[in-house]
Amino acid sequence: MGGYTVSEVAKLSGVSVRTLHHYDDIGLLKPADVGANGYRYYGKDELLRLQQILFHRELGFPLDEIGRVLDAPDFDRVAALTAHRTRLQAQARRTRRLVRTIDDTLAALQGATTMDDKAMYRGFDPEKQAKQEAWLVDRYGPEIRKSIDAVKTVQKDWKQADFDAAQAEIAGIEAGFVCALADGLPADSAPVQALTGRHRDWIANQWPQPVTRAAYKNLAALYGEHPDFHARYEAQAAGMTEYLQAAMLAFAERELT
Amino acid sequence: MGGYTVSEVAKLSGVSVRTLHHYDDIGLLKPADVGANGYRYYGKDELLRLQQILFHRELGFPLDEIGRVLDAPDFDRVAALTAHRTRLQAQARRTRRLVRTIDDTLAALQGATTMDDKAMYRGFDPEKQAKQEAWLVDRYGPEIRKSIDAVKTVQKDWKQADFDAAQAEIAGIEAGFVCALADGLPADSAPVQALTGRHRDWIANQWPQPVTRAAYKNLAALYGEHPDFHARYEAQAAGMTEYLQAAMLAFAERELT
DNA sequence: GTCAGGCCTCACGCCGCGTTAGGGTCAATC
DNA sequence: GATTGACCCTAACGCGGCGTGAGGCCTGAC
Repeated sequence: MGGYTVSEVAKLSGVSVRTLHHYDDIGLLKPADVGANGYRYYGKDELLRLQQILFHRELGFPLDEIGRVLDAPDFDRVAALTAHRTRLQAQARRTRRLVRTIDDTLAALQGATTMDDKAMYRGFDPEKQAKQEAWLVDRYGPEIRKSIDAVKTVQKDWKQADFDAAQAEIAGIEAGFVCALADGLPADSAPVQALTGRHRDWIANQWPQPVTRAAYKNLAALYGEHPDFHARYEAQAAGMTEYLQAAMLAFAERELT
Repeated sequence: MGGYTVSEVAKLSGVSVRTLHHYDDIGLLKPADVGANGYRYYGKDELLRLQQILFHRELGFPLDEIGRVLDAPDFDRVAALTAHRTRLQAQARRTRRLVRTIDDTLAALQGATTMDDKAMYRGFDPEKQAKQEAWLVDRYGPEIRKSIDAVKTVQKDWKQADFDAAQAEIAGIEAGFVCALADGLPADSAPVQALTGRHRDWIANQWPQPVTRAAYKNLAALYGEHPDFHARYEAQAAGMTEYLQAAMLAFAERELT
């Protein structure tokens, strides 16, 4: 009863023979059978397990954690994935910061501009911002302060380049909603929900805390209640606020937890 | 003439004493002075150099490269930073893809959809794909085969989640172009160029090779010449192909090298 | 003189394998 | 049955960037 040899598995899966040896050594993937000559033979089950391993490895899990995750029930798997998602996002934010820093360094090296602190808040009139903050505290109570402070810290870290990129991104997303609204697409239709997914991602990138279902729904409510947000969306298209809210609520129900 | 001791430098800079030892060992940061007792003493110059080292380390440069960069003239430094920026951006793209994959996996785990091998190629009718491939080889010569094979390998690696996410992403981007075209925005205007940037990123995610200016321009040409692409874009809006091409060409000239 | 708290130099350990080095096994061909 | 060449094995070092000891010298305060 043959089974696959190391090099066959290697070819099928794309990993090296050495990697298979290694996984055997550390007990992550044992062959189904070992011949009297010491040859390793793998079966279908092992191929499936290897697929799982590679998937998690792709996601950046350390090998020992992969072992634990694969040998644990589904429940733990969800938790592990969620935790890992958080790590990845933190890393993504960090990477963006680094790119920005490089841009600034390059600018400075090339003798161009010294940074202009005021321009950094371009698009956010400071007076308005203060008012908005007061309004939020008034509306949601003092515990929202933490979040606001967190956002401010994040914003201080920001440099122009990032700011521009984020602005462009959200502008594109909002343009998509305007277009969808004009085309009469229902807010819970697939394309609009895909767009809403991008919106959620954008929010997740700005916001230092996980975007839960409740948080996203709250945000939708905020868009309707806060005059500045409302004005912003209505300026883009009549009924835009309501449309966006509907899309967000549908998305929250279907995709978030 | 005192100078700072290891622990003083450590406290000032935030690195460990061991790290200073290490940097001394590998010749990255030598003390200004070594006492008869073997004690290391650092001066202001060394503190400045350490700052530079830490800056580059933050950016993810390997230590040996940092050494070379610091001992090089400014223009080399610019080159190194630029190259590193590209690396970081690639990493950021990868991380984003991973986060999306996790999201989709979580959705699947929570009982929604089982992934369906056949559906994986949804949107790419296999017969059409074969035809398209033949056409490409005919048009660009056999050396394009490598790229096609690379893409196929990548596609085989793909899971459903990835595929869906990418489809949603490109659909959103194309919708943006349709909308911009309808609004009469010039193809080289800022918002359209930002959208084009997203398009380039999407291409970069699909394509296993770097998206150079020449490659992107070729792709623009391809969109016009290949009947399937042409049909695809014209189906979304009249004049869409030409519009997209104009945006891509402008982007290539301004942003790519 | 003695104690605490610097400082020093080895040197192993971590992670995920790549990469020799040195040697057995299998199938086909001479 | 002997050779060949493709495949298999184990064992062990190497990388990068230090953390974390172990074991011992220096210095200043009591």
